[in-house]
Amino acid sequence: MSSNVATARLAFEVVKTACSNCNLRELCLPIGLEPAELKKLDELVSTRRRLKRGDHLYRAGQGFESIYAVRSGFFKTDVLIEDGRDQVTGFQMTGELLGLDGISSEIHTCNAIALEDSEVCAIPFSHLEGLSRQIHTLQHHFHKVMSREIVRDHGVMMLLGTMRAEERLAAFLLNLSQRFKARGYSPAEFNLRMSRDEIGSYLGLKLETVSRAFSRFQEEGLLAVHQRKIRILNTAGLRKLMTHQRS
Amino acid sequence: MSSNVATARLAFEVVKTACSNCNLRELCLPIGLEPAELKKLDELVSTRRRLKRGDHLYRAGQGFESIYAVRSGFFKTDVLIEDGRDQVTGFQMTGELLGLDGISSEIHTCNAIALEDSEVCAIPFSHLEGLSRQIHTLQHHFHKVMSREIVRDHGVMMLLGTMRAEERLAAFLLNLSQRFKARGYSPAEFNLRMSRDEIGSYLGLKLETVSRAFSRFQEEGLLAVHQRKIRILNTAGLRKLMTHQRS
DNA sequence: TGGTGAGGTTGACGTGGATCAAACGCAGGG
DNA sequence: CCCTGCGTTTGATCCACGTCAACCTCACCA
Repeated sequence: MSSNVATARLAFEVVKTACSNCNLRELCLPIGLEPAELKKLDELVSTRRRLKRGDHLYRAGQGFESIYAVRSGFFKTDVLIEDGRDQVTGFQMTGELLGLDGISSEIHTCNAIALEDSEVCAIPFSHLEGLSRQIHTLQHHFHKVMSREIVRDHGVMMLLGTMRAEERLAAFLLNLSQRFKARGYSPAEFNLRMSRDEIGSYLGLKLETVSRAFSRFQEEGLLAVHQRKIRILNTAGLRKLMTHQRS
Repeated sequence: MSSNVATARLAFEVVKTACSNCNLRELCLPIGLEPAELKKLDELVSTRRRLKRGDHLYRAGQGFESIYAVRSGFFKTDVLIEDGRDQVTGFQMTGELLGLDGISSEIHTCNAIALEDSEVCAIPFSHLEGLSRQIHTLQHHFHKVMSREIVRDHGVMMLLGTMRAEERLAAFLLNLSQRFKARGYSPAEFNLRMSRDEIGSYLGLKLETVSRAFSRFQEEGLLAVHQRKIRILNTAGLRKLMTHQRS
């Protein structure tokens, strides 16, 4: 395994970067910072790494040093337990942070894998803590980001605990749609970066069930599906389906 | 609803408190602080509130101001969505923090309810941020606590996404056992503070399924169950059952 | 002491999604 | 151009858990 890690390291291309001229600064960590503060953040985010599709950004068990902001591309995180079971715990896109799980024990507890060629900014965590002791806004924003992750996880728990298959998939698609929209992409038409199996793992379903749900949505005119290309034809219908109570 | 909130407020008994002589200081926020720092924390944790069984500590939708440390007692948190579905997202015991979900939007996103008569310390969040800009150790520890919550949620997602009923219950009981142990109580014998229904909600199961699993564990000699009184007879057996892979 | 009601147990039955299996479609390589 | 293989679709069958319903237990109270 350690040799794999080494290989992954070599695949990284280290690039000097700066938050102050990054077009993600309204989406990412620097939200709401003053120009002078932004300048300080530039020193913090010292390296950028390129990853190819399939590369690990980090692995469970590896020591934790930095959190990462997705600059471009698409990631998944997954956990696996000794008996062979695994679960995708999230998908991360542009401007979202990776690695927050590692803070608690100084060791990453999940794997982060690029689902397409991607770039991330590495943010050494001790530096981030130092800087957020100086910049109140940054501190507060970082706390909000961590809290939002907790709220998101509660949403997933709700989905896994109470929703049926089609409701889960509808919720998943609407969430993706909204996140693409927030990034200036079409909320109605997008390419899935992940396989049916990965969607299933995230939603607590088998890939066949995911596939059947897609087919059903298409039959009902809610979606147009061509492989991983998705077009949402009836957002309201999806939303209604998602919140349709059973009993 | 707002009148309910008012009622809940009135039910609180405000008590002057201090971290520096609290016997939970090794379990709670003050871990690892120097005496001088602890003194500062005392000013922060200004009020203690008593709640009776069934009282809400806060409700979803209420404005967020403070996080809370459980000083004694037992809580559950749950989220509910418009269509009537709800899910218990966690159970909190002595020394654990409540309210972290509220940071992201300044509004609580779940309900926190006392499952037995309890006491909490209220920690005004803006003060906590201020103090953690001064006390590095506190800052870091708080970050770890938030991160640990994220890791815990990932564990629950794993449980909900990949485990079957008996595996879930085994995992739940072992987790409780370990937390009681960490607090100096017997890891083998304890009283459940929550109903079968609440356990089911947390584990994504119906109460009948929970009840059947308890009966089965008892038949197999893993547990002795008398209502909410649990005695674990075979920890290894439970652990094996939990990690028993299926296919 | 017996009545009442909430929480828990147990049984019979139904069903949503898992499992198993076959076939399809597209991309990459010789 | 066809071969190969992976990801996906679709169908048939199975089973774990949900649902519905009866009954049991204990705490509480008149």
